[in-house]
Amino acid sequence: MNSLGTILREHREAGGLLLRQVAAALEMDTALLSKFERDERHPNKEQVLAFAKFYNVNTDELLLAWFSDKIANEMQNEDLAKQALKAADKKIDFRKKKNKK
Amino acid sequence: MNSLGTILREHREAGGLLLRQVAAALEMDTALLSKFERDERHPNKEQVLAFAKFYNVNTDELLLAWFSDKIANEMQNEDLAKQALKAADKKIDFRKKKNKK
DNA sequence: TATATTTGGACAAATATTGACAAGTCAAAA
DNA sequence: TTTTGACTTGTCAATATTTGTCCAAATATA
Repeated sequence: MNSLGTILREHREAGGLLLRQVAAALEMDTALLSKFERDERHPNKEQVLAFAKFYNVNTDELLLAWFSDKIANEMQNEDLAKQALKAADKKIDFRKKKNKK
Repeated sequence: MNSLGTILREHREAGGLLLRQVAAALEMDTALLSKFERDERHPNKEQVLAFAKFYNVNTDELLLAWFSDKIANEMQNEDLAKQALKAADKKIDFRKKKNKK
């Protein structure tokens, strides 16, 4: 259950790459990449896809981490968090049914 | 599994109240209240609490709807939605453990 | 020590969201 | 058919939130 940032950092270090190098390859500021890896800034979907491509990892692995980070962050410090997740889950089902019509 | 807007509308209609009347009581624009009830605008937490007080309903009922709406909206049109909810659930647990230390 | 890498902080830029107001629709009453 | 009342829609300025950049400070490495 790692955050996207942690995953990104792992992949970079596994390749023995510097922030500078990855940042250059993806045309982004080194400081920004550093923030992404420490979950201090959150990349958008396109950027996540670019990371997946660059590190040659499964897209869904990164997107899943990205999504769940987003949700978990939103719920932070809220007692009702877990109940709300269940309720959201049901709401998603309901909408899927509606869309099928 | 109703949206917050739907719940608000139900409570208002159950009381036989007009948008105008509720809006006046809560000191908000009638059009805005209308949008809240149709989930076109999303009230903030304070406003949700005010609704709960005004309609004399359980605070958690409204907050839960409010939260889960937020999450479900965020996930809209995303295949990984349900997996992400599970992952977020685990991430929340993990953070709780960390905070206990 | 000197150099390279990474991080922190402040701020501008880009995005997103809200709330207010005017104008609109619709149905029912006059 | 005109008017009235309830609600909705569209627009836009104000606010809020988030990102991305720059540079300095901190940390690591040779």
